[in-house]
Amino acid sequence: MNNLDESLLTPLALFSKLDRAQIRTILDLATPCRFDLGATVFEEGQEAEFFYLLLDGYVRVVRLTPEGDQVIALHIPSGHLFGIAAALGHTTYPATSVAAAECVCLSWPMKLLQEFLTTYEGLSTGVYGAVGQRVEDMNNRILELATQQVEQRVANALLRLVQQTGHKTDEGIEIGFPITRQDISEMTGSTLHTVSRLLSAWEREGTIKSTRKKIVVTDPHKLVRHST
Amino acid sequence: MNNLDESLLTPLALFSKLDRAQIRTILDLATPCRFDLGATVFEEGQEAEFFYLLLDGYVRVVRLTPEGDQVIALHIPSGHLFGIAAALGHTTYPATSVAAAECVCLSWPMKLLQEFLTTYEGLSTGVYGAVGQRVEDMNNRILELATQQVEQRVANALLRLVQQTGHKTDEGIEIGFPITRQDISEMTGSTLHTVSRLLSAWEREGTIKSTRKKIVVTDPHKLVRHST
DNA sequence: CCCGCAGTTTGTCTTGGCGCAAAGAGGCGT
DNA sequence: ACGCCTCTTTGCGCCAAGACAAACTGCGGG
Repeated sequence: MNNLDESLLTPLALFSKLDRAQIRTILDLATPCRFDLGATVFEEGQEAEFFYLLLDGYVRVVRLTPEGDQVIALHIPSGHLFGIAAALGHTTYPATSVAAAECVCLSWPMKLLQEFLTTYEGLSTGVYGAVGQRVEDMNNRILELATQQVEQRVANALLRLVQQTGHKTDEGIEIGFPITRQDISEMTGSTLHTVSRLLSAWEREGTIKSTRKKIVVTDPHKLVRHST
Repeated sequence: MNNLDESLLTPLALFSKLDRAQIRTILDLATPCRFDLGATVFEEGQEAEFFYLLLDGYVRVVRLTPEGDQVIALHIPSGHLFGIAAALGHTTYPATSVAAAECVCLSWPMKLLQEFLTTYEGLSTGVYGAVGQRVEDMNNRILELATQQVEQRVANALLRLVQQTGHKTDEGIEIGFPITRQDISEMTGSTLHTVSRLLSAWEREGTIKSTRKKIVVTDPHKLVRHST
């Protein structure tokens, strides 16, 4: 038993169908951990020993091509599980996870995942629902990459980031973690040069404001127009 | 009870962990159905009433952009389930399914899927394993679209088709169902013109042979070279 | 048998966006 | 305060591949 508070987990949609005792049991088996910005949580190909619940921060899931190009597969917002590929029959991690901000997580040994899923009916629907959500995201991503131009893809990426992680400031909505042009290019299958040009143009027309590693969307509506 | 033979299902990897009685039970609840080439099995957005097991033929899963561009998300080879998105929390089909060849299927009402998954432990690992496989495929697809050139993507698509559906002929390995340049362009995020040019070039150099709607890969090794 | 259509091929023109290069510019450590 | 390092901006040339156009060709149907 550890001294974690149930109030950490209770508000999460994932656990909404479980009662206090069940949450307590799951929580007691968890080990908390922290990751600094840029730290690697696990790497593609490693034996999948643990799965994680992100309590605070943002995690980036990336893949590398044999040629060394990096592609950002998705961003995990807080409150979500990651590293759960074992639930889909993998024994090794299929991608690398990097902390995109200071992160606080809980982790469990992977073999408990199978156990939790069969024991707690309500948890399994939540987990597989989350998987379904990510499958749909990936599907949309494929659609975008296959049919849209770079400008539209970048606009869409920003809108998605703003929606998932944005918080209001007096200037507009700011993306919740430090992000570079390079990062955005890796999310959209482009280059940092092209992304920089686009952001500059959008800044000139008053759609966004940006400093290094920080982007504030001042006029989401204009951005939407660039995305279609 | 219907007059289907257990030998239909027994050899499938999906059912390898089930005993004869279990297979019999599942089979008795199935209704068989056929689809002609080009027929739509279900459409994106429809209420997901049934899920399917493809016994023979090939099914193509496609998505449409708001602008009307079509993208082929994946091909289902025989022996695999499709239309199972409800297992991932969806109540409507997230994509459209079209018969890419003459197809023979079994179908079950969707609510039985939940039941099967909880009742037959062995089935659920198989089903979720298949989902995991498709997630990985999609991930690789994203990687390709984001980093590779059209030539490499087309070569990869052909290699995948050959591997999944190919059968030997005296000239080489033939793709198992009729496929057009347009189809290939929709699989790779390109245009039929560019695909046509590539295939012509490859035919000239002796890598493939093709007639309308038919492609035979005579030299897979050369194709591999184009894919990297 | 011939017509018509769906699918394919090829040519030419245009352009989005990548590669390369080099010069700013903000933040951080000492 | 200084310099370094990382991130960003911008210019220029070029090429892959899309857009447009037009001709060609099997195949199926009447």
